[in-house]
Order: sequence, then structure tokens, then C-alpha cells
Amino acid sequence: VPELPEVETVRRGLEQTTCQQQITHVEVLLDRTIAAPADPKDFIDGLKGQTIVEWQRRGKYLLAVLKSSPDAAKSSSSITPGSTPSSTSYLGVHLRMTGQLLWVHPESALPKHTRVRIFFEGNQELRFVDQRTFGQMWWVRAGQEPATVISGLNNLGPEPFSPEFSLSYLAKKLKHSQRLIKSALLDQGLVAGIGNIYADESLFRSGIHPTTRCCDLGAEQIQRLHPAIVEVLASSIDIGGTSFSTFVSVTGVNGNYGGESWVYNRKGQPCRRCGQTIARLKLAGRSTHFCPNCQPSAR
DNA sequence: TTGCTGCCCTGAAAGC
DNA sequence: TGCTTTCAGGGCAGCA
Repeated sequence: VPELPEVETVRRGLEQTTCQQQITHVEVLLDRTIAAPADPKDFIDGLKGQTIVEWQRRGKYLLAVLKSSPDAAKSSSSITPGSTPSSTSYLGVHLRMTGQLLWVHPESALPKHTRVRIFFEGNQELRFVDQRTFGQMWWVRAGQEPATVISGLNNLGPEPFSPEFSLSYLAKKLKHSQRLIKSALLDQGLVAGIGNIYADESLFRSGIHPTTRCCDLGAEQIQRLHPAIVEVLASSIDIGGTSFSTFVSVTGVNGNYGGESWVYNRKGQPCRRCGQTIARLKLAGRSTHFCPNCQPSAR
């Protein structure tokens, strides 16, 4: 399940493989993967002839900056007088649950759940494979702001590694909220990029029970939670994505299983810190794992 | 305004 | 053995 560390790992892989090469043609095998434009034909026509300049990430969204060839060959940073900024369009991607972006040769065996094929010069292909079909792609035409087309971008809170995501910001946002801290961490508007796995791991790391109401969190708990979020995400990026799931990098390398979760998907197993049995409950429609001893409930 | 539930989807796993 | 049910979850619509 791709969360911020996995998406960031994919972004880095795409940077190293797809840039400065022209898109020759596009095939859409499942229409509803294309969220915008409304007609997949416009998506196909829009991408044709474009060149990827760079890949950006906001939360779990990937955004390729596209330039019309041939001026794409120039460096993206060299702004020449008279150059039109409106020549920039974007390709947005959200992997959701099972989406994979793979940099392959077009002749390689086509997986059953292939949804979109983007062909590049030099006999290369960026292939979007997505078993559960929740993943989406957007083409943002030149002159449009990505957030006006990819509406989810408007609801994103600060990046967890940005200065905006400070201890005081987190404390302020949680202070008056009645909802459960687990639910709050899954809210992309609080901080962008956390999913179910890293929410549970962050709460374990900071010793907070997942059903604690945000407004009931003590100052010292929030002082532990803030760095816990940053460290859990950062350490996962360091090992190249998650160690907990079937994540696959753009070049098909299976996610490394080197790391181990403290609580996620460990119901019934002994806590790695204290030996207490890891518990599981359903919160906000999501499975939630915690150690009843290391993460005591409030009161 | 805030917070919560259900839904979308497929295949693996569990239940009977 | 084989059929049915449950489960996984990101984001969003709809509702209290």
C-alpha cells in the first residue's frame, strides 16, 4: 500500500528513468483510470509529443512537469526571454491502493491489470498496473493550475518534512479537535502523506493509544508524536519505501523486507518492546494495531 | 463546521 | 472439495 515513503521512492525512480524523453503515443486500457480530461482521447492526445522535465510529489500525489517538444530539450531552469510558461502541462498520478508505475520495454509480458501504457522514444514504456482500479491519472492542460483539475491537491495539509509542519502547528490543529488521533493522522488535510501503516507506527513510537481524542492529548504526548511522524516516514524513505507491503519500484524491484513493523499487521503477536500481545480494532473503517501496554488509553 | 460511514474494486484468505 | 463471506484501504460523497 503506497504511502508517502513509497510514493517518494517511486518519484525518485521516475526521475532517473523517464525524464528528457519524448512520449510517442499512449494507450488507455481502462477508461475510468483517467480522471481528467473527461474524454480519455484528450488525455492521449494531450500527452503525445510531450517530454517529462521532472517529477514532483505532494502527499501521495505524483506530478510530472511536461514540456512540449522540442523546447523540452532545454533545461527547465533556463528561462529564455519570450518563452511561454503556458507551454507547461502536467501528468498527475495517484497510486491509491494497488497502483504501480513500471519502466519497462514494450515487449515485456503485459500484466493482467495493466490500465495505461505511455510509450517513449527509444523503445521504452511507462506502464500503469493497478489491480483494484482505484488509481487515477490526470492530464492538466497548459495554462491550467494542477489544483483546479486534481481537486484533492486543495485538501492537502503541509508536507511532513516542511517547516510548516512544526510542533506548534500540530499542537494547534489538535488542541480543539474532538476526533480520535488515529482518524486525524489519516486526514490528509492535517499532514499530507500518512496512511494506515505509518499512522499506527507513529502512535506506537510515541506511546499514544489510537482512540485518544486529539484535544485530550497532553503537551508531552504531542512533543513525542511530532518527531515520531517525521522519523517513521524518513526512515522508511531511507530504506527505499516500505518494508511492510508488496511495494514494487519503477524498475520492478520488489520492496525490500528488511525492516519490520512494530505493530502494523501484528495482531496477536508479542510486542517487540514489552512482550504484551498486540491488539487490533477497527477505527474510521481502518484496522488499527497497538500495544495496550506501551500505548495506554487515557484516564 | 465537524466528524463519521459507506462506497468504489479485485483477489486472497477465512468460514462453512 | 467447493461455494460464500470477509477483508484489505485512499479519497470522496453524503449524512447527522
